[in-house]
Amino acid sequence: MNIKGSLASAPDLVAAVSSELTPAERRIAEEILADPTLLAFGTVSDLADRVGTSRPTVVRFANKLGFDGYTQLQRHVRNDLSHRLARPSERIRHEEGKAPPAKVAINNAVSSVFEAIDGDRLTRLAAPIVKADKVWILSGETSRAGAICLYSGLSMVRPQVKLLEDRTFGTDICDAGSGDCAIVMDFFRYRRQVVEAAHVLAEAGADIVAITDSPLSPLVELTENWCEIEVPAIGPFDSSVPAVAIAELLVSRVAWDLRDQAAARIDRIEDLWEKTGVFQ
Amino acid sequence: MNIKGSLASAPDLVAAVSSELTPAERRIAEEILADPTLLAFGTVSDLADRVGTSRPTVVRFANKLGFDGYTQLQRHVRNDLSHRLARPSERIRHEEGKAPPAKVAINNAVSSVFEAIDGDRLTRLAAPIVKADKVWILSGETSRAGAICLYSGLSMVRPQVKLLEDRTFGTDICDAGSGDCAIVMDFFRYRRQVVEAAHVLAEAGADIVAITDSPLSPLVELTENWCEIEVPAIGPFDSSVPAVAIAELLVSRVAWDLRDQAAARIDRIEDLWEKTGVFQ
DNA sequence: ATATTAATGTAACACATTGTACGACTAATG
DNA sequence: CATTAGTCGTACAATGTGTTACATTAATAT
Repeated sequence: MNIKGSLASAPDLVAAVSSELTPAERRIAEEILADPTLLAFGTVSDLADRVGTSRPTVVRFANKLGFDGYTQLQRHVRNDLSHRLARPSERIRHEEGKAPPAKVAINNAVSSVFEAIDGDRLTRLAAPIVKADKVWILSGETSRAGAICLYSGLSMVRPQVKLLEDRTFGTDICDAGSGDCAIVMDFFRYRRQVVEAAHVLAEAGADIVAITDSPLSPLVELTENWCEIEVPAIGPFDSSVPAVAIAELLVSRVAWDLRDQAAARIDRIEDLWEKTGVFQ
Repeated sequence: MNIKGSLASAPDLVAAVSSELTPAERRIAEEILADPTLLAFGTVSDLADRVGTSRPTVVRFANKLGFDGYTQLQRHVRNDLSHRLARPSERIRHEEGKAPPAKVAINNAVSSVFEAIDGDRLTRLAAPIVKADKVWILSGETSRAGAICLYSGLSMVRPQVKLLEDRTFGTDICDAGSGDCAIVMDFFRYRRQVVEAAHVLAEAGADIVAITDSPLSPLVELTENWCEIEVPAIGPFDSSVPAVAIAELLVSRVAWDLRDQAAARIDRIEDLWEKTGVFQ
């Protein structure tokens, strides 16, 4: 098949043959992906030097991409680039003009996450998680993705992390008690059931860490440790992006506070993974 | 006076000396203004031939612009172009040195998602999902959150959506076939096992939609429908934010394509929820 | 009309460019 | 251990590059 016909940009070209590349050629591929102008402007020698290989290897790389020499490859890339540069108006409009509504919404939501953890708030949110005996994670459907990030992240850096699914609240919670910590994600529609479970945990003496989309949430009565983030709609559904973002930031903060234990634990886990061949 | 210091783009450079140009030089100026890529890509001979003059005239033109030869002029123009061609995320990374804090990292990652679906790419990615008989979702651990968003979103807007967990690939896949579609999230560390499953599905005749963090991923040779997103590290772990974001954008696009069926389906589901009291 | 100057083209050259032929090296395979 | 296929680097040839020095033409003033 002729690669040149259907594909244009450098990433597409590289992708088409990515599996049949030799080590040196792979390094070339990585380099031109990192800096697209290398192919357009650079000579064979430039590329070879940058990658730490010889000039013929670069030429062979061009051949493997389906071109009859480096010159042709370069001409192809330049053509593609010219087309993109030829209509600056359209380019600019695409890049900064009318950003799609989803883009604005997500950016705002991410911003709201960082506003929410401004100052020492992230530290305060993380504190009870660090020192808790057990950590319970509660979430409804919308925040499930965030809860899963919390769970998989936290259980890497500390023991005794439990993820509570919607339907098994009752049975799981019964051995919760004082000294524990519950992280509760509480967004619009799923308020009632999650809140009830949170109340049970609070009465059992657990510290509550609440992540909500409104200060009016009944959760904020249960704790000082809460923060508010913005949950936009992407298409017909609410977005999980901000929940995931704050979950990862929380995990990262907890990991930092527990850095010695966490590092040891991660090493142990990865060691077990290797031994049990999870990655093979 | 040194023009190079203050001015960048070719039009600016030409404008600064437009009054002191000889006739032949003026023709050169007009030509490079009409096609800015001539200066960036072309040789002295190219320009001279195009304009219908000799090579030394071109060199003298470069001198008049304040450069010590055509080579320097070209290098200057290429530098300017490189800045414009660099993707915004990489520009930021380039300018701010290294070790971007979480906020920059996440913003870059989100930007990369919207770059990845630029143009009609989101439409093309969604197309096979819309028309597939069954939709399979594959992911490793890092992209689990994104896969879950895909699953919970897609299964709201269309039937026959299956989420494949790491360990049950074999048993689940066996009734996949042509007419199906597999959405595969393929990030760094989890490449091998997911890729193998994707190969199986591809050989069974399923359309593959790949979401990856590198065009060098072995997945991209299975399909034309792929996109590359940036996966930053938040603390010790890789972030799921970009995976979740693109998952939700995909869902939203599919929901739009299936808007009538999707609306009916959502209504039916919510009706069932109410009747079975999921929210009480 | 002619001397003078600016503008452009011609010729030559030193150097960088790409592409290829050949050989050394590595890693499997029998 | 020998062999083979694959990978990569060195050496070299052919072409094209930018630049300079010089010659030629065009324009202008005396």
